[in-house]
Amino acid sequence: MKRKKKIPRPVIRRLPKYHRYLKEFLIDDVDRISSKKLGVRSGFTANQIRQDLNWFGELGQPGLGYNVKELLNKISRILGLGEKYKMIIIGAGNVGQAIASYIDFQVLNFKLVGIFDANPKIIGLKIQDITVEGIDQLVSFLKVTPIDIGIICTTTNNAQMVADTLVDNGIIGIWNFSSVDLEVEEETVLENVNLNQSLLTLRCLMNHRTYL
Amino acid sequence: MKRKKKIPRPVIRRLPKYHRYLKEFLIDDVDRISSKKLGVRSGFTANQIRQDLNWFGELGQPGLGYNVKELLNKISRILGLGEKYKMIIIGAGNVGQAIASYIDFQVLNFKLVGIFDANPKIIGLKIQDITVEGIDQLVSFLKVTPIDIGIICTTTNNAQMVADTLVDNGIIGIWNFSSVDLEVEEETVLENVNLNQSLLTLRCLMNHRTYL
DNA sequence: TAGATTGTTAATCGATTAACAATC
DNA sequence: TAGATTGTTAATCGATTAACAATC
Repeated sequence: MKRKKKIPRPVIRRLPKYHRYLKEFLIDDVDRISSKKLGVRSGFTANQIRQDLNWFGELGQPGLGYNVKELLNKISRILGLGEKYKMIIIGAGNVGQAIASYIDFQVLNFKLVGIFDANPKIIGLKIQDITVEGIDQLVSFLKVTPIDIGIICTTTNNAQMVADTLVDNGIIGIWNFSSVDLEVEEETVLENVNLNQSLLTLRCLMNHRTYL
Repeated sequence: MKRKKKIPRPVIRRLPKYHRYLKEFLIDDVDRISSKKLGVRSGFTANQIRQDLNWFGELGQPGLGYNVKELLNKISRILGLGEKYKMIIIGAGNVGQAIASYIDFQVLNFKLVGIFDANPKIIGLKIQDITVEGIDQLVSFLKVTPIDIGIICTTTNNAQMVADTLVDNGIIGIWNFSSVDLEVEEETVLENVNLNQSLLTLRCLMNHRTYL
């Protein structure tokens, strides 16, 4: 078991996929799986899968492969699927509402416990059984209710301010849908979903398709 | 001017940010900018910026830096901002509707020209001045109207089928919001936005925060 | 001219791929 | 035992960072 260095982000990003495909094998009543077979299913190479899994210990048996159930459990634990994570959404515009409705919070063991917005027209609306509260209620809410993840769906202008408020009030995970490069302290975990950037990247790749 | 190798994706992904910050400098009436100053603003290193820009030719002048206007124009051209890209959305559920409402198509020179869904309850709805059509109209629509980008917001089950239809009918860019790893031919440009994976990555990073 | 800053080559870092002894 | 497959070390590949001669 090595833990000298940080686990690389690319490894972390592949874990959800391993999880998904292992679940499929489990449903198909497969007991043991080789890195090779998991590779065929998931599109990664056997080498890479073994290399990735070794970050988390010796999970397989030479000659036999991996026990599907055990490996799935292990990865679930690494992903933290056992613990319920509490979230709030800040900004209940199109994106905020879509996130609220889209994510299958139950299945992934998340719980959405609050939605906040500055727009008086939106405050009071009910989204997924949750009443949208005014942004001015945010701090007092956080003082009472410990929250794990803040989902920032505000306008560009307000994103950094909201992020600061969240961090100051004990939130350690931020899922950022605004187009701003948020500045947060080292301790905070930040995951960005930048739709504008993604769309422009697609466009650029298309534009250069011929010689790229 | 070198063009031996493909331009790396990481470079492409940084271009929208350069574009954004250059626009800021232009608004502030800055004429010339050094890679150093752009670095301070954008959070990249001066070295990286120069390295990136050199993929597209010699754009600056030693000793003087880059002309803001010229560089902005060049990057706009690289991103393909001059051409109008036509898009359709397939799947008008929460995500599809959010995308339709969220993206500032006008500013980015995109045009949303069609929305398709299989659900009879949604067909006929008006979103952003566009009437949602039945998915069965998709092929005949594509035969008449050339489309650049297809935005897949369907359920997991239908995503691959839709992708095939799009590619078969001449679409070269796919913006995929489904959680499926789509298989498309080499020629097609695919950009994935996998919200489930992003959320699980965030969770995993939080879970491992202490020793990660 | 002296200082600033580029374009580009070289060095470093990190991630992926290949290879193989150890093990079932 | 022979074949399969792991864990892990070594080799390769690619991207970032550093360095510097050339240029304004």
